[in-house]
Amino acid sequence: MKATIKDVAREAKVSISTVSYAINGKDRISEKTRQHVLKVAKKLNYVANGNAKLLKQKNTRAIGIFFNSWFGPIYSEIARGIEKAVHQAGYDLVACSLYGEENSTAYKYLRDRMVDGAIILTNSFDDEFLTSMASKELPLVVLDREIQSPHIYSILIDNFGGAFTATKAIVKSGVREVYFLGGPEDSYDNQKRLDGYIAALGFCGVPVNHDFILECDFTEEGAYRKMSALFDQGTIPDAIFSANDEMALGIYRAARERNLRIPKDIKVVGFDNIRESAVTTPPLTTISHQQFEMGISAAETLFHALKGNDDIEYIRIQPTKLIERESL
Amino acid sequence: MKATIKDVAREAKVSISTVSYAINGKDRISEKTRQHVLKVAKKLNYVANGNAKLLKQKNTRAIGIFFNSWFGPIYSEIARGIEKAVHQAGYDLVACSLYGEENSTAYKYLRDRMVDGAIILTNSFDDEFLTSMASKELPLVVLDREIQSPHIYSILIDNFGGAFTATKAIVKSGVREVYFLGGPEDSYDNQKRLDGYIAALGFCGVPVNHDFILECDFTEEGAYRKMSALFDQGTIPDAIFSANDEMALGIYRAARERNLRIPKDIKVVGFDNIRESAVTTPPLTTISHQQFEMGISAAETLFHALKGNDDIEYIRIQPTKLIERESL
DNA sequence: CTGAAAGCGCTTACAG
DNA sequence: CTGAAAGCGCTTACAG
Repeated sequence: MKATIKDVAREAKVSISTVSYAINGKDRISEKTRQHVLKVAKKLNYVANGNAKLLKQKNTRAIGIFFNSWFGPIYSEIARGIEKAVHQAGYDLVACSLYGEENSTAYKYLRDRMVDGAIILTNSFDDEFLTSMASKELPLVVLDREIQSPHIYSILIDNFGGAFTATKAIVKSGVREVYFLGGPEDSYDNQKRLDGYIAALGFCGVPVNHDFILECDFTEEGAYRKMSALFDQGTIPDAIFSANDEMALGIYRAARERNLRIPKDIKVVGFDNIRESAVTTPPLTTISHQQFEMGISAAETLFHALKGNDDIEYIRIQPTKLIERESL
Repeated sequence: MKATIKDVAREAKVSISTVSYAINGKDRISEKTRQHVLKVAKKLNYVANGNAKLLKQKNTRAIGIFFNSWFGPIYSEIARGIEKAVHQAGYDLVACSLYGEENSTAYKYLRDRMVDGAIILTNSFDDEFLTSMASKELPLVVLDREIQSPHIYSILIDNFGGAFTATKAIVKSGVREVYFLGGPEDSYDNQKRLDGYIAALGFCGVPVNHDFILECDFTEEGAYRKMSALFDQGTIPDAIFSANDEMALGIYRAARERNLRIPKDIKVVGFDNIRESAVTTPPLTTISHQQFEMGISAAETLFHALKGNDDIEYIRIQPTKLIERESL
C-alpha cells in the first residue's frame, strides 16, 4: 500500500505538520529535521496524495485543453504552443477529448472544475454551456470561434485576411477567372474565407461571378467528386481558391486523373498549410496560420485572466501568411 | 463561490448524507426526498468536488496517456483506439506530455498516481522509473518498447514481419539489388526492421550486400541528403526499402530533383503509412501497422490488469499489412 | 523550531 | 428512510 504522511511521521518520529513542512520546503523547521524527514520519506517511497492536497489548496494548477477528437495534423502545432506557455507558467496541461459527448472526459472535467482554466478547440460544447461554466475562477479561451460572454476569450484565425491575400495573389498571377471552392455554408470559417475572396476580387476590380462559387464540404473526397463532375462537364477553371487544403488534395486527384496540369492548366491555392500540402506534386501554395503562436497566445490570454487582469481583449486575431510553393 | 454539499443540505433542510445519497442515486432514500434534493442542487448549480470524492474513493477512474510531445499523425489513430476502449470501460482518459521532463505533467501525474493506469508512448521515461512505479494498483502498458517487469505490458508493432513482407515484395517484383535505408543504429524499431530485411533476402535467396545497408536518421531531411550524395556519386539503386515513410519522402525529393522516376528508375517501399504517403506522386507503397487496433489492444490489456487477471500476456505483437500503391 | 487541532468536501458504515 | 459521525490525506493558522 501507498505510504501516507502519517506513515512518514510515525517512522520519522515527528508530527505530520513537520513532515508537511519538510516536504514542501517551508523554512520553519531545522535543516537537520528536514533532512531526516526527507530521508524517511524517500525510504518509504512517499509521494503526497494529489487529491488531498488539491482539496485543501482549492486550485488545481492545471489547464485543460479540450478538443473534439484526437488531433489532426493541424492541431498539434497549436498544442505545442499551449504546452510551452503552460509549462512556463508552472501549470500542468491535461488534454481531454469530447468523445462520448455528455459523458466525455472533457465534459466532466470542465463541469467538475478539475482545471483552473481551459482552452477549447471544439464546437461540440455549446455556447450556453460554456457561458454557464466560465467565471473569474475558471476563465475559458475558445479557438476559432466567437462567444460574447464575460470570462470567455476568443482567438481567431484571420480567415478574412488569409482568403483576401490568397485571392489577390491569384489575380496578380494573371488570371481573372477565379473559382472559390468552399466548405459548408453554415461554417464560420467558410463564411469568413468567402468574404475575403469576394473582397479581394472587388479590390482587384474583378467582377464576382456567382457561378464560380462552389459549395462543398471541406473534405478531400467531397472536393474530388465536385471537381470531377465539373471537369467532366467540360469546365476547366483557370484558377481555384480552395477554402482548405484537404479539398485542394481532392482537386489535385481529380485533375491528375484527367491529365490536367497544375498550375499550367489550373492554378490552385489552399488554406491551412497542412503537412500534406508540402509533398504534393506540385507542392501546394497555401495560407498558413501560425498555429504555434496561436497556442502561445491562447495560453497567455488565459493566464492574464487567471491573474485577474481585466483589461484583456476579448478577441484576438491571429495573422496568416501566404506560403508560396508551386501550384500558382 | 462554488456550492458545496453543505449548502445543498442546508437549503434542502436535510443532512449531507441524504444529499450524497440523492446525488449518487443510492436507493436508500424516498423518491420524494431525492427529487427535492436534486431540485435544490440544480438551483444552487451544485457539482460535487472531484478531489474530495477521489480522496474518499481512492481510485481515480482515469487512465493516463503519456507521450513525448504532441501527437504527430502516427499517434492520433492510436489515441483514437485508446479513447474508444477507455470510454467504453467508463473511465476517463487524460493525455499529458513529457515536455519539461522531470517537471512535466506526465511525470507528475504518474508519480503522484493521479491515474489508475497508464499507456506510455514515449521512451523518455526510463525503464527504471517505470518499473518502480508499476504496481497491481497502477499497471502500465508501453507501446513499441519492451520492458521486462511485473505489471508492465508491452504492445509491439511487428517490425520484423513488416520489414520481411516489404522486402519480399520488392524482390518478387523482379529486382535483386535492394537497398535498406535505416534509422539510427541504436533504435529498437530500426534494428528489428533491419533484421526483417536481412531475413527476407535470405528467404528469397538474395545474398546480403552490406554496402546496400545505409544508416540514416529517420528524418526526411537526413534521407534527402543521404540519397542526394548517393545519386550524385552515380549510384542509382534498383530499389530501396526505407525503414520509415519520412525518409521515403526524402528519397522522393532527391529523386525528383534528379529526374529519376519512381518506380521506373527506383522502386521505393516505406514503413508506417503516414498520411503524406497517400498523396505523394506516385503514392507510396508502404507497411501499415494498425494503429487504431493497437490502441484498443493497449487499453484492453490495461483493464484486464486492473481487474486483477494475472494470465495476461506480457507482450502482444500487433500485425502489419502491406499497403500496395504505386511506388513498387 | 515543533506539535495538536481544525478543516477542506466528500462517502459510508452505523444507529435509530 | 434519514441523520450524526468518522475518516480519506493533506495544509495551515495557532499555541507553546
